[in-house]
Amino acid sequence: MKHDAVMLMGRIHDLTQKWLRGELAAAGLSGIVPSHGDVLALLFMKGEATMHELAAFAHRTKPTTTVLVDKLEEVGLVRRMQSEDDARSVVVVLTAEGEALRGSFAAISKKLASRVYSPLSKDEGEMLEKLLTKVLSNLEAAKNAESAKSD
Amino acid sequence: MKHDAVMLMGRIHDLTQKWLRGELAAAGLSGIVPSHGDVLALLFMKGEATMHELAAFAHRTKPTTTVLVDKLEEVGLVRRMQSEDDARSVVVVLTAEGEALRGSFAAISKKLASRVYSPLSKDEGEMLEKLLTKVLSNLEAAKNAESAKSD
DNA sequence: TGACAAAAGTTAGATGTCTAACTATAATAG
DNA sequence: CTATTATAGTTAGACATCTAACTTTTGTCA
Repeated sequence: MKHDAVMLMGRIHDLTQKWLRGELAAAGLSGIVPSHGDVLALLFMKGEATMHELAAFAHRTKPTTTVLVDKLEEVGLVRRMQSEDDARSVVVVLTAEGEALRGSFAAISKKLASRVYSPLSKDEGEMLEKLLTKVLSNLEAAKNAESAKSD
Repeated sequence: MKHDAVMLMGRIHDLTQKWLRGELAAAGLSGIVPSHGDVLALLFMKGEATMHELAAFAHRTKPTTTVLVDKLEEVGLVRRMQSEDDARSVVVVLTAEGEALRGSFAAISKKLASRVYSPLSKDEGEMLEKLLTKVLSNLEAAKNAESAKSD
């Protein structure tokens, strides 16, 4: 056992992020980065979402999400609207241009999965997901335990 | 198969990096981040290293490595020296203060591994490393193939 | 040997992300 | 109802990282 799983995951993370940037640029979406993809992903699923929901889904902070949506709005892929229920809330929706990219994003996402899973058999792929899920759950549990301690 | 391994690795990466920052701060090393730890790790192993070697080991670019070493020098953990063999090269060495931290870094590193591996059996830990190694090798091979294509 | 390419390192500028502090609105408790 | 607290979002400032361009030294090859 080399205890190098963290390092390996870090490297894989770096390479996949870098590759994704290249794919997005190749799709004509220069200035759009993987985090923007996460924001769009939720909009493709739900149609609309508040800043709060987008931040939670993309695992980014609220200020970061503000910047992400600023950019997407600037390039015309989404639009901010006032919520009717809650005057504090902003509702983000896809524009027609944003909706038009659904297919491209699905294709890139599929290509990424195939890139990562291709050296693995079906069983190995499932095993990897299972092990990573175990590790992540444990880390999140540990984190929650520690933040609860400070009460 | 959920094809979510990339997302899982990204989350695990985020959490471990954040935890590491906390540990470093708790060890009195505020301003020192995981990348500085990578730089120091090579120095703990080799005693001295050039900027080039440090960059390669830490998987960071040369400009980033310049900044990392600037910081470590500023807080007194390393020292830059001119190489005797090559006037272009800078040799980085640990100071006594840097050397004194060897134990703390080893402890943090061990604690990290235990945190990540604790929910896994010995077999599962080995399996995880094997699968991640396979995925990483494949990604690196693909990357090399693509960059070779542009000749 | 002399010119040109490669390599080591730094500087400058851009970018993505974070924390802290702020504004505005909603919810709650006396 | 009013005062306090909580929540949604933005702004400001810091920081780690990157790419591009530059300087200096070394290697190559005609």
